[in-house]
Amino acid sequence: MNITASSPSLLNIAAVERETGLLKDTLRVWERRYGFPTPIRDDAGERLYTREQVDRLRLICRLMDQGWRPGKLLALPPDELDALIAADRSTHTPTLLSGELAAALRAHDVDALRRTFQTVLLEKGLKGLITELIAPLNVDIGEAWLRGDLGVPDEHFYTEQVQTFLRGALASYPRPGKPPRVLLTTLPEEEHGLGLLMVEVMLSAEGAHCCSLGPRMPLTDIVRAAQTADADVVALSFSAAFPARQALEGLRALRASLPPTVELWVGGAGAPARIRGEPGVSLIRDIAELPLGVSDWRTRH
Amino acid sequence: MNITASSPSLLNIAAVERETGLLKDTLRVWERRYGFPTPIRDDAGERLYTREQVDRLRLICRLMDQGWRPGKLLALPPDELDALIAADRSTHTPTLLSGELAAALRAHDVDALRRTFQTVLLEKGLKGLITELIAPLNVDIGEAWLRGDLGVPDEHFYTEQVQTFLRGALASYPRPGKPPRVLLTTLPEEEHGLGLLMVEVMLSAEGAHCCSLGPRMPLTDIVRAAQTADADVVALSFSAAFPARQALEGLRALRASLPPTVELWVGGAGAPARIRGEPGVSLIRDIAELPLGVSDWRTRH
DNA sequence: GTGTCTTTTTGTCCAGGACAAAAAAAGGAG
DNA sequence: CTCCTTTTTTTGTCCTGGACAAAAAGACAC
Repeated sequence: MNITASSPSLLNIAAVERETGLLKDTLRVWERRYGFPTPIRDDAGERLYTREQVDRLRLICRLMDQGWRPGKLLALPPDELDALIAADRSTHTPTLLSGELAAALRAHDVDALRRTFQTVLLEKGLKGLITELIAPLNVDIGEAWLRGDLGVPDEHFYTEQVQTFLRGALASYPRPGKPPRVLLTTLPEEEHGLGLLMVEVMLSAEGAHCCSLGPRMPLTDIVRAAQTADADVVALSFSAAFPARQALEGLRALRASLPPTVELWVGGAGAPARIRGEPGVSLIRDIAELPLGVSDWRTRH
Repeated sequence: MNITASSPSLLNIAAVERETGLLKDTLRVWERRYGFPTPIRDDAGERLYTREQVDRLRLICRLMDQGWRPGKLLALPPDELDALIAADRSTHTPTLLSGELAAALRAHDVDALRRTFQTVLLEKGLKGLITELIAPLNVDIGEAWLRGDLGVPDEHFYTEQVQTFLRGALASYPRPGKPPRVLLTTLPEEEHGLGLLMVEVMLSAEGAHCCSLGPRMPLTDIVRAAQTADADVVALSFSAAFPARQALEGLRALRASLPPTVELWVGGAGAPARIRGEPGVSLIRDIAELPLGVSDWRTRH
């Protein structure tokens, strides 16, 4: 018995929302407006989507992340969608993500990946490992995932291994750290924690005192935690997909609620560039700038 | 300026869904049926919930997790809700979560927490640390959170620190491991990864070869990854909140799609007891049983 | 180019009805 | 009295089709 027989290839609207991330309301309005997807109905009149429809929806989401608009994509026949995906794939050649590394990722080879990290660690040090390998690799992997060159398990596997490696490094740093005391987290809508972890390692490497709350922290709790932990700096990370508008709003609200003596450091691909100029908020454009930020802070205090 | 001034105390229905986890449809139907919450409306007729209403909703959710039913709770005036919460709080006295440990958690004291872990590690070893401290502590913290004795940041902080400590241990295990080769993950609806990590450490302590994909893995991808990684065992973890029915369904589907030679190990507070008896599925009732499971497997092969 | 205004597109919200799934209550057998 | 099955009640999710706010694209002036 194969998976299509046991997990029936007909999904209800809630399952499709889970798998694609498209809200139920959006799925219904697309059907009404563009005539796709047109799921069959069960006895009770409820929508049942086929595997093919869900797969096509996934392609559409991927292309939308690249800037295409739903109106175009939903009118397109399946083969033209494939053509678009293929076209995109051929234009791009990842630099780091090739050869041995790509193979290790696809084979879920724990040992090979760890060997690579360990080698680079010895050659370039922990900060070099992050700025020269892991940070650019994250970008490559994100793109490869968009193009469909890497699957969900490959990406999860990579995330797990990087996490274990970096936290291993973190666990062996001497404690307690020196000032500044940094509180690390993300806004409630941001669930990616890998960037945060990289920042924590970079700061710990500078001897700073870090307290990470992980991702998805409500604003009020960030403010309270900053007091509790007696933080000098609150550091927030934004992944590429984060809507700039929302980021800006959240940052302003947070800035207004934090004591003026607490600095706010903001970084990641989704950090809103427009935040520059707001007083009391520092935009970290590149993770490699962090050590400089720390020594600056120390000079100021 | 305080947080209520900058993040206005009126939330739209999407924000309330984010904060409480209650679906928009549920919020609307509660309003229709029980007359609570009755948000005010903006110019466009859209719902705006006050802080008080959202706080009361949070209390209600907490009591529902303890088995109370919405029909009762929504009819209750606010002070009787508070009374219920208070009554529950007084009946329970956590054992582990007291004194120094509770203080460290509430103060977000990284160093104190790590010292505690380190001490227990030296006294009882890694497996003892997990089975005798971390596993029961997780339960206590979960309950304290339900009762409102711990806040969101406290729980996140704890999770971060345990993760760093355990992954630090993981990173220092010799590689490659011996058979069995174990693939670790959770079903797509389960987002808690801490249990998984504890299992990975326990298995690595037995010298097993582990490959973790982290949480939230679609069924089809689990099957494919099991092939890719050439796994002997697929291990799944379920947190207490996981609906038993869904777990059972998912497990049966997965069992049917995996090769019969691959074993399926299931554990965690939310693992469905009824799965016992299904051929090819092992229920791990206590994380301390894992080493036995590994040696059993090795005898069989 | 770069900013501002207008139009189009797109996603989210609404009402109120329906019914499936889960939980509680009732009934019945050992 | 306990355990299992059936009925009733409760509760959450889905439906339709209309409306409109927010975002993006296009038009136009500078």
